[in-house]
Amino acid sequence: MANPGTSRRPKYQRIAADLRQAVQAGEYRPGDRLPGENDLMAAYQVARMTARQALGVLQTEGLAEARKGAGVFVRSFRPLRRRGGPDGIDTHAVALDGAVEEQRTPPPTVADALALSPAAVIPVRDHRFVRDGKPVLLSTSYRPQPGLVAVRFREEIHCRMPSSEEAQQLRLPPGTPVIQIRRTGFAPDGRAIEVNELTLDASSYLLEYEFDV
Amino acid sequence: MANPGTSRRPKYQRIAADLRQAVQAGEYRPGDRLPGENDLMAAYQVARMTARQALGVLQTEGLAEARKGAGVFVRSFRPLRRRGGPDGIDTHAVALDGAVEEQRTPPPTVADALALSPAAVIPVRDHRFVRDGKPVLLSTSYRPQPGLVAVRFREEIHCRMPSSEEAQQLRLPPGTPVIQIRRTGFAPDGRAIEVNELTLDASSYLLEYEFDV
DNA sequence: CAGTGGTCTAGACCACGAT
DNA sequence: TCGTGGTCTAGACCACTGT
Repeated sequence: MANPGTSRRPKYQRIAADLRQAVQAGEYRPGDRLPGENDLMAAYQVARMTARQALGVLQTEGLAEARKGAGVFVRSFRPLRRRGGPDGIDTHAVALDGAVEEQRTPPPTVADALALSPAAVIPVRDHRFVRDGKPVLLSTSYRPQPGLVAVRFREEIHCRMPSSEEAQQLRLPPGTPVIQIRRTGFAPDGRAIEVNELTLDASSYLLEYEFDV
Repeated sequence: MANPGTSRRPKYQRIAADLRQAVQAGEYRPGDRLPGENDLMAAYQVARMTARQALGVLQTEGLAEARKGAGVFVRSFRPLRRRGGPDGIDTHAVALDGAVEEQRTPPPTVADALALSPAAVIPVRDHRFVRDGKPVLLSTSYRPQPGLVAVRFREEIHCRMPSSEEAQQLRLPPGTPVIQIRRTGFAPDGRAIEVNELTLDASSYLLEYEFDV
């Protein structure tokens, strides 16, 4: 009896669709608790795993977040705006929570971009920024010659699901992607002189770029 | 017996970690088939649901992709580069697969940005671009007065998990985020005269922006 | 056709959070 | 303490893919 009743869709998808619609209709507001596994088992006459699966759908969509021992709650979206520009990281609304400077060997892709030998040791700075106590941005800066000043920047943006390590560092609930920005600074002669790798909690950020024709 | 043996971590996470490491070590290359549910059940002496859960982890991380009736396969990443600039969409390497132009009422946020009345009807163009037969970009353009030419653009980027509708349109496997770009064009007097909303398969794209100091 | 992943059941024990 | 979600078992039937 995999597909009883009048519907052809799996039960868990139908339950998930009901919940999703209720959220979008405003029946549940951000922070509200959704019906739990036991509620759904009773309401839809399904097994625990099926109810779990339905709630799992909303979580992997980023619409809900489970808190162990408490329930499943509607997530909220309050984005920080980051303006792409010469400044790099704008620190308003976020607080620097950790900073480390040490001599390290950069990863091969960075050493390559900076035209360093693969085993070169240079000063590296690690930063962590938080909002409301939650980390939202990790930054690693590579700048072998701090004296030089960049006059042009390129930012490359890639969006993906986090590694388990990143999910832990940024305390990301399931269904939250990360934005990875590689920011490269160039000297007037066109040489790359600094690289900054940023990892952002995608649910906390909205990026903004402007340009004239 | 939720946590037998010497490990404190759940079984499914341990299995997933083994597989993840094997992928990252190159034991399985992009496109290769991973051990299936039956293989994992036998190798680790676990129930089907536990093996499934382990394979599910790799899929929600975007590292693997299940093909029904065939197996679970390592995903590949071959990004298209999109340069932010006056051009909007660069069509090299992607093909226009569908285009519709019609008179519609834009969503409230767009009507607001363009200073239109909420019920205004304007020409709207929908485009779909594909690479190797797979859709990678959906575009909707709002341009109430085609005669005007924009001299400045702003792009706002947001990354999130797709709605089920978007996942279907872009044929996204689980664990694939989307990038949403709202591109606004401004006339010399500063008024917004066009809005273009793009939805990108994040696993297919790498965005690039440049600026001088 | 045999093998695969997809869905589902009906139980069980656990760790955690709120009360 | 009690209810919550988290993990796990041992079965089952299905739809799909490849040969």
